[in-house]
Amino acid sequence: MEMTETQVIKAAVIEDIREIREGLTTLINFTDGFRCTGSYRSVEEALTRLNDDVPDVLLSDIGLPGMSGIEGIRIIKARFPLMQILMLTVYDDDDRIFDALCAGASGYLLKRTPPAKLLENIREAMSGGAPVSPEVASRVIKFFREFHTPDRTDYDLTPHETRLLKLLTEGYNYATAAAKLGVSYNTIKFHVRHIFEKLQVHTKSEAVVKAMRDRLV
Amino acid sequence: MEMTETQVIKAAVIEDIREIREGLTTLINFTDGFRCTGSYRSVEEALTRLNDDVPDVLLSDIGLPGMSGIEGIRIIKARFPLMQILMLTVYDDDDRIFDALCAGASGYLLKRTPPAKLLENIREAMSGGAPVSPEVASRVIKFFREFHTPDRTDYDLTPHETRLLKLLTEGYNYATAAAKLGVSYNTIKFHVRHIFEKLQVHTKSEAVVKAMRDRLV
DNA sequence: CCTCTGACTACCCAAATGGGTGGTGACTTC
DNA sequence: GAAGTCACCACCCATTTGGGTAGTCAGAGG
Repeated sequence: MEMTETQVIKAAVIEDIREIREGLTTLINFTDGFRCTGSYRSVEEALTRLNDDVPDVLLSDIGLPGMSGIEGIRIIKARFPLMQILMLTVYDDDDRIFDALCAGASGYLLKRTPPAKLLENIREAMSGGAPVSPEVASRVIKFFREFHTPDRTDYDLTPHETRLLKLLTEGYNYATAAAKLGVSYNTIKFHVRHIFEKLQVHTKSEAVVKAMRDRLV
Repeated sequence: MEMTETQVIKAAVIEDIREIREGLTTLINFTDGFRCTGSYRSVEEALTRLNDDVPDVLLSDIGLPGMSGIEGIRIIKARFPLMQILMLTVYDDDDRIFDALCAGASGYLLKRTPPAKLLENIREAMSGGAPVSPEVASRVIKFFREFHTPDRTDYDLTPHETRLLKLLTEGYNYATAAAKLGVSYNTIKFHVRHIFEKLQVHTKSEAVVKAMRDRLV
């Protein structure tokens, strides 16, 4: 027994379906280098008993009786910031994936993940990775891409108009923008009118909203 | 030879370092179920010869002589939308990762990825996944998380104020917002003043910018 | 040469907004 | 029962804004 605690990855499970919960516990305990510190039926149960033997990695379902897994990890992550949390669930819709990641999950695996892969993913989480199932990775990246490249509808703004629009989004009014750009108040009004025409809006507020949404600034 | 073309994954490589390029080509050709349709030293070369035998998956370096891999995949993806493109590179900085994904890359692998893993990732890309190295996944998710949860500074807006603020970001003015919410113009002004106080701003434009930045709406 | 465009300035007037005051009623919490 | 919060409404007045018209000037390009 020279392999010490430092080498062994301690994992715990929150899952309400008995067969799955016991299957995971067995899988973890019967694999070299892993130890299951606990298996819980609900977030509430985990919260009271997690302190007995704090795991390195926590696998959690989302659809749980009582508090949902998403809410659960928010609380658990706040209490144990270093614990790596992996969602292990059947849900693969965007909202749940993003909510889970934002709540503090390090990874998001679908339940059909094969056992060997699952153990590999736990190791990956421990070494700072973010294990996600292929479908999930694909969704995250798709979302990210859409968010980051807004089809570049640039409305043909001239450089000056763009600069002015940027100032407007930063809270400048016409007078202060005029001072900032070193031109007269009337010039600002002139350019603003052009911006409105190009953006198809009629107020400063609409213009700044459009500028921010379409990432013109 | 009963295994037909439909089963074989056709891959191509863009990589300027000869050893790596030939290593990848050999790896792909000597693996069952894969065939290498071409290996190119630059994006320019790939563009002229890719049509000879169009691959399903393209592995590309980023640091290439002439056009960079990022610019390259933007062009290639536009010309061959169905082609899955994987970046295979030494760079792991955020900017390059995000630029590549936005330019149309399906995945982003670091060059230290072991051969077996690499082949698995090519298969994953073919089946609609988004293979990324663990470090890369971690960065994408971290970025995503920061972007999506802006520290929830909620300024204690009441439900009504939040509704009104949302309308303002949608281009409503006081009069139309009043009609929409079924209250009087003066009531809108009253609430708007409170919103301004809580958000510490003095104009509608500043309020909508703040609302959008802090994802209050 | 002439035209076009971008950038610039000015004046006028109407509409929208910002900020101050005053008040009502309902509902919760202490 | 008092204090607080939320929602509601009104009047006043100054400032900001939106939109129209009417110009100048410099540089690019046919």
